[in-house]
This record gives sequence, C-alpha cells and structure tokens, in this order.
Amino acid sequence: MPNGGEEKRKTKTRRESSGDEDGNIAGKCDAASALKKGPWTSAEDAILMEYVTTHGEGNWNAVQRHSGLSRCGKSCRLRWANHLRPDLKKGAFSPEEEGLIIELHAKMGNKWARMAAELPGRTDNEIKNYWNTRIKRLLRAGLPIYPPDVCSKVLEGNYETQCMDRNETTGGDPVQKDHREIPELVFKNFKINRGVLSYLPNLLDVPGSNILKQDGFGSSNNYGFMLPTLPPPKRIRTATEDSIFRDVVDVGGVIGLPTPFSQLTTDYAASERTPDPFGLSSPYDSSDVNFTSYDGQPPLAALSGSHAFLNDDSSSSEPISGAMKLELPSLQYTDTHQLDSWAAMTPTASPLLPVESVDTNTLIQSPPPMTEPPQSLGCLSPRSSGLLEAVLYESLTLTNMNCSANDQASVAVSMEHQLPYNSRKRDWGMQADPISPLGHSAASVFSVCTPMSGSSSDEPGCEMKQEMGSQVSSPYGEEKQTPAGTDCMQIEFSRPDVLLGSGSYFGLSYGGCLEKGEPTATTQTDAAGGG
DNA sequence: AACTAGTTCAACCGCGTCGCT
DNA sequence: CAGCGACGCGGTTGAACTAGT
Repeated sequence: MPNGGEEKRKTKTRRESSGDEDGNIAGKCDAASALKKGPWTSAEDAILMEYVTTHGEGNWNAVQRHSGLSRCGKSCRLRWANHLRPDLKKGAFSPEEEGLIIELHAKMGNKWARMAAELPGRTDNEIKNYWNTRIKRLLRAGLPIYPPDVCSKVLEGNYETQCMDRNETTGGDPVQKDHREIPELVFKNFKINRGVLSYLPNLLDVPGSNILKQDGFGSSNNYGFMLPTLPPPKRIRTATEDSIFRDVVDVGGVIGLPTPFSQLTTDYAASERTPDPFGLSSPYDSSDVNFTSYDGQPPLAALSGSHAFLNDDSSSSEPISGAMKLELPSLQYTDTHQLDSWAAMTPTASPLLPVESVDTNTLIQSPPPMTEPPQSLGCLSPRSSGLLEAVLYESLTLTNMNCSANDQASVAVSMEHQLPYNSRKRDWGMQADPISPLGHSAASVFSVCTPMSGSSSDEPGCEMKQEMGSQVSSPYGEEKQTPAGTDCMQIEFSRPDVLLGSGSYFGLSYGGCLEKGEPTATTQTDAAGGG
C-alpha cells in the first residue's frame, strides 16, 4: 500500500534525468558554492555510488569536494541513505512491516530513525512517509490510529519492560529513582503560566461548542495540538474507505470498529464502570457524554498525544506546538458510530486549548522529583516511552491529583493504587480530568513556561508548591482561590468553557497535586529549544 | 478529454547533538 | 569552555501521479 510505486518512481526518475541541466542551483547547504538542489539524476547517483563504494560512508562533505558532485554533503548522505544504499529494500511495505511500524510508533512516537533501525532495509523517510499517509487516511476516516492489539501490546510491553528497567537502574530502591524514567513532568512557573494564559478569557467568549471552529483553532496552522484540521472529505470515496478499513483490520489484526479498544478495555479496565483502555477514564460515563454536542464535532481529544514531546530525547523538548504537529493530526468523525468508538478511548469531549494559543515558546520542564516516585508511574514515564504510555502516565497523574496536596506522603501510594492496570475503584466523576488526558493529554502533564521565564527551577514562579491553592483562572477571566489541599480537580471541568479558559488547568491543577518535594533544576529543554 | 482533488514520495530545511580543536 | 564542522533527525514542501467527476 504505502508506495504506490516503484513504477512511479522510475517514471519520475526518468523525467528527472532528462531535465538534469535545468536543475536549480544554489542551496542552503552552501549557497556560495552554488550547489545543486532538487532531484538527483542517474549520473549523480552513479558518481555518488562510486564514491561511497570506494571511500565508504561518512565524511559527506568530502564527497562533494572529491567527487565533483555539485551536491552538499547533506544531500549526498540523504540520497545514499534513502536510495542508493545497497541494502535498501524497495517496494511496498509488507503487512509484517506495516504492523511493526504501527507497533513501533505506538511505542516510540515519531522516532523514524529508531523505527528504521528496527526495519532492515527501510529508511526513516520511507517510514515517515508511510506513517503520515496512513495517519491521514485513518483520520480522514475517523478511525483510530492504533489498532487495539497494538495498544495492548505496547501497554503490556512497557509496563513490564519499564518496570524491569526501573528495577535494574534503581536497584529496586525507590528512593534512588532513576530520573530518566520518572515522569518528572509537571507544570512549573505558574505565575508565568498565568501570564501566558492570561489572554485565555478572550476565548471564553466563544462558546465551547464553537470555539473549535474559530479561525486559528481550526486553521492548518493550528492543527498541531489537538485540533488539526484536515479538510473534510469533499467526497466520499468508497474505495478509499474500504481500503482504510482494510488497513485497520489487516494491519492491526483486530477490527478497530466500532469499539477499537474493546480489547484493552477488557484487559485493563474490565472492572471499571467506563471503558478505560488507557486508564483514561473520563469523569463521565461515555454514555453521559453527548459527543455530538459540539455541532457534530468529535471529541477532540488527541489520543496520539504526543510522543514527540513525551519521548525522552531532544526532540521532546521542542515547543509543544511543533512537537505535536504530526502526531496529532485531525480527528474527524463522520458518524456517531465512530464517535462511539472513540468515546471509549478518548473520553473527553472537552474543547481543548490549542497549545499554540498558549505560547508557542512554551517550554517543557522537568518537574521536581516527587517525594516518592510511584513505581508504577515510573514505569509509565512518558519520557521513556511513547504515546500510549504517555496517555497512561497522564491518567495516573490525573488520578493522583486527587490526593490531598497536604498529604504528600500519600502521593506515591495513591498513585500506585490508582494504576489503570488494577481495578481499584476510582471516582472519576469527582476526580479525574475531563479535559482529558487525551485532550491536553500528555501536553498537560508538562510544565509550560515561557522561555523568558527561564527554566530555572529556583525562580519563584517555578515553585509549584507555592502555587498550591493559589488562583485559578475562572472561565470568566476572574480568579478564584482554590484552597490548598482541596481537590484541585474540582474545578468545573464538566464545563467546556471552564476548561478552555482555565489556565489553571495547566498550571495550578497539575502543579498543585504533582508538585511535591524539591524543584528540580533539570529541564527538558533550554530556552533555545533544547540543546 | 479536461478538470480537480487526493496521494505519494523525494528532497529540502532547520535544528540538535556530537566530536574535535 | 567556546567555536566550529559534520552528522543525524524530524518536519515540511512541492512536483508527479492517480482517481474521481
């Protein structure tokens, strides 16, 4: 499916070859040297091939110098890696490969290179293209990105491996936790946050049901966070839909409709009153939520949450808006049937605040270490895993928020006891975050600071503790006091307008509950975007 | 046959990281 | 430790192609 073709490729190449002389000159690699850009010709390929076979890979800039190629080293490397490497596997992805890609993406997010390493003969670019194409199609059809079996695999796999990992790295000593694994991601710098969010009240004038339609939210420029907008299908293409459906079934091995995560529900949340595949129980029963209330818009929870910035490497430190883009494509639903299926996995119907609307320069900061890293939480650290884990993590986080801010010692314990994996009863109606986990999702777990605030944790604004019980932006632009120690999630989350306007959601709520112990100086990123 | 919208894929671009000096 | 170059990665773009009308 993915590549429509070698044939096409050949045709294109042929054309390119013929148009060699017209190739545009100049380039970013080295504008001064007028390096050629654009499609490679077969002659160039030959030169590059010859050079690499004699000199080996690496030192790509030398290729240009020594081979006479008018291509920058970067371009040479790309060409070699993506097209000329002898071990490249050409042609469409096999079903096995497709399945693997899906699984890997569920685990690691947009780590194309890492995924490529798991797929011999495949390039990151290829995988990326495949995924993006696939995502587009699935979203267009309103289907879940991950087949249920993949979800369960990832969940199980990570739960086990990460716990094992943790035990190894910490020697089982909960005190000596491995900071790489602990999801020390909380909102910091609340004062700054409040500033950042200060214009949110503007949004509050827009009814929740409509806000998502506002320019800027639905625009392509803003699709990054939770409201990516793919153009609605202008015509229904039966063949395409069929194909999509086939993909879901074939690749996933499990029919994703109408309840794509039923399997997970069974596995992990059987005892819960609401399907809770990711431990993402909504405060609502899905039956209580009218997902069509937003003018027929689907719940805009972004399941795909955000590998990019949940993953543990540098790319995670990008400003949220950037990081989220590809991973949170639009979720569009065409019928209530699909809504139902999504309702199970993305329980929130809350309109979500696009990160862009907050501040594209926001930073993700490492939270202060928790008094005692809940083991399970550590196992689900978004920093060490992908989307699904992130979702789980957030679920845990949200759950944990219920704990009294004063009862710091209970944090770890309560979180442990609120794992989605166990069947411990949770009163989501009172406690959980309706905005959801999936909506703000992983993003909401993170600290959001303006760069100018600095990532220094010793700034007063970064002291989450101080903020416990501090102001909460009301949906109406006012601020109200939330008594410290009270259930921070008792804000009126059931109200979309509150959710939208509640900068406090980002700051206070999370911080109030998560922030325990010393602020950490560790930052996920620096002001420059992480370097 | 012409037009249009959607898809695919190669290549580019910007940025982060690493290693060397 | 700063500066620099090389390299790698992920996101985006644009042209070619395909399919539907």
